[in-house]
Amino acid sequence: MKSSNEVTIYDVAKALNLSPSTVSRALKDHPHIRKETKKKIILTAAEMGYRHNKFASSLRQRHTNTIGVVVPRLNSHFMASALAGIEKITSENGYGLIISQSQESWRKEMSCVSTLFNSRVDGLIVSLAFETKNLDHFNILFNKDIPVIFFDRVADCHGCMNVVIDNYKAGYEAASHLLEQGCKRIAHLGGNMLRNVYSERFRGFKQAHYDHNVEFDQNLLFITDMSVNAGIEVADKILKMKVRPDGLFTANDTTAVSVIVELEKAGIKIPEDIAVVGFNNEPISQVVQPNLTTVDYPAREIGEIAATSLINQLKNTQQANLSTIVLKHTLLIRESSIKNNRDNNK
Amino acid sequence: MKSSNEVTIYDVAKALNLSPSTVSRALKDHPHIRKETKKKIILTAAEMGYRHNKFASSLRQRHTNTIGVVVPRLNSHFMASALAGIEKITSENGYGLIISQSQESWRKEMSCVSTLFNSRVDGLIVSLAFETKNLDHFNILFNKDIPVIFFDRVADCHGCMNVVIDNYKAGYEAASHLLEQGCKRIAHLGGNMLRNVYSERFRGFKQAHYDHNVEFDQNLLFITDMSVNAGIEVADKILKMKVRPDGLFTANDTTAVSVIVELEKAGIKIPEDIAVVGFNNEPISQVVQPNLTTVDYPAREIGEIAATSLINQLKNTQQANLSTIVLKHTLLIRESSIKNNRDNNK
DNA sequence: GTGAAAGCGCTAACAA
DNA sequence: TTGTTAGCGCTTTCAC
Repeated sequence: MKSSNEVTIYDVAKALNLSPSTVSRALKDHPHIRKETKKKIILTAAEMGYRHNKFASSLRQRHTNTIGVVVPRLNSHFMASALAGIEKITSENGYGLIISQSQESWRKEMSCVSTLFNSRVDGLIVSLAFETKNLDHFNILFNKDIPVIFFDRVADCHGCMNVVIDNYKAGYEAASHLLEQGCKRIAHLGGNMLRNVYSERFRGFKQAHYDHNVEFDQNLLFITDMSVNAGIEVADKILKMKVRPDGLFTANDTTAVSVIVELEKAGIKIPEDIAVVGFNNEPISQVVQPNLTTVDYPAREIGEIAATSLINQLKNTQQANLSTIVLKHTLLIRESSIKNNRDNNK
Repeated sequence: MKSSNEVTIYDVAKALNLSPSTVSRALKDHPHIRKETKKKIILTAAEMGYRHNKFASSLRQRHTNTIGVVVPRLNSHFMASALAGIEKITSENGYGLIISQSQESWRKEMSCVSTLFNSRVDGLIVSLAFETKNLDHFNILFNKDIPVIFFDRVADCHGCMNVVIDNYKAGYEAASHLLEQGCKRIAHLGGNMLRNVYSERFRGFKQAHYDHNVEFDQNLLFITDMSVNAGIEVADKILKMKVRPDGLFTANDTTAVSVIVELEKAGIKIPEDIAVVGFNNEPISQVVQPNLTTVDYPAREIGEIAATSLINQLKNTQQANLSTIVLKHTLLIRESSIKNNRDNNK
């Protein structure tokens, strides 16, 4: 068993005294081939150790059966689940996947997109980096009618589809919940407001204040990179305030947890002193003490729907006319935000 | 700006009144091309919007400049970092990356490997799934001399390289630390002993007992799938024991944290009642109360080294003769394992 | 230093 | 239902 000499359809054809085209057709289940012939071909191809050559095929067909994915990072539970969803659907439909990370950087995102473009992906599934200010780097794809689907961190763009949750509503619910717990000064820890997920959550947050007749103090707005460090810094700022907030809504769990840990170190009681709500329902939200109230949403399903939509667009040459799909979320109320539970502490 | 008609080297050649071969050579920096010609070619190629066609090139050259990666999951901090390391090196060297997840399943791992094989990857970087019992599914690669590098979860195999830490020593140190804290009955929560990482850690663990003249009670050995649920189940078992352990070594942080949370719910004090050591230094280890003693190791570097070695093997046709690279680890001692700190609680 | 030409393996008109 | 044929775009001998 040594290297190099690959078996081609020509070899199979010769062995069976057929033409290469017949073999090709049989191998891809073309209708106009007699059943027996097909069976025979498939069998001997396998026996001879034939393997399909994607390059020849892609070169000829001018498409690659490969889908590109660009995400900010893949080390969150949310991303891992979404990716699992994408992977499931694409592999079921015979597509390969190339995954790349923008590391939250605009520059890196550009380079990912261009690499994937050069890899001739048939379509792209994207969740935008923190920093990304415009969609110009996707023009190379748009110009060639290569479909792009955004999920979670999306952007308006002519004719490409978005898969999201209702971040406005989620933000509204989170803030309302805190307000209903009696909070009067709720801090908001959000990310770059360029990103829909952060701006929408904040918009909902403010609307809830308005509807509850509570004024939002702009000094309680913290815009950060949503890292663990950012959480620590914000906690320190809060500690230094003369009048501290009595509530905090943080647009992701990781940062929320980081704030909580830091505040607790300084002797602040959660939720008594400050009630906290996070976002994403990361596993860590159930480890931190007290357990974190958070917004749960179907990551895996988001991935599946994004992938399904892309594949539909790829198959039906006509553009799918859907522009946005919105999935459901749930506010999971846990200990970190319940103000009036002085006694039922397990 | 519309679809389809791609610019080829023929177009560039025609525009410049040169031959395609010259263009091809110029574009890949072939030495025997005059500097000016080269410059001119590169310039107009860019102007005309030429992009290299990987398929034609791969078809012709019989290699793809693509490296495949198979990992159990990518939702751990460790994996994300390792992958980041791999990505850095491969992209610096002009290789593309195809990442796939075995989801800890042997069957899925086989299918990943075969898919990557069919994608004609030039080499493979692998961390084995939990379940994998043998390496037969890699034979298709071995037979064609396609290099395979294993990292973290590795296996003996003729001529393929491993990048690991000294799990035996780490297990030894973890157990020694617990024993030196005065633990006499230390439970071991490990994974499938087929995997080096678990068997070696356990071997070190036992040896430490031996060297400290403490007998290890086999009833305190828990072999699980290292999931969050497994942690909960083990905690429940521990709670039901007549004589409980006074120490616990868990071969990863996620499971360790899950055990701790569950034990604490039942009123067990960590570390006073049971001192705990985890493994991996996941971020969660610094969130759980008390902070988790754990083993840290250079995930990113492991990835970088694995990638570098693979690329070296790819470049030098002669086999690199290294067979195993061992990186350093550190036992990070935190509160969860310190028995005698009744007072210095932060 | 540059060009001509063959062919990598596959697919899809078109023909039979 | 099957075969013939002409490329897909690139690289690479071999010539010049």
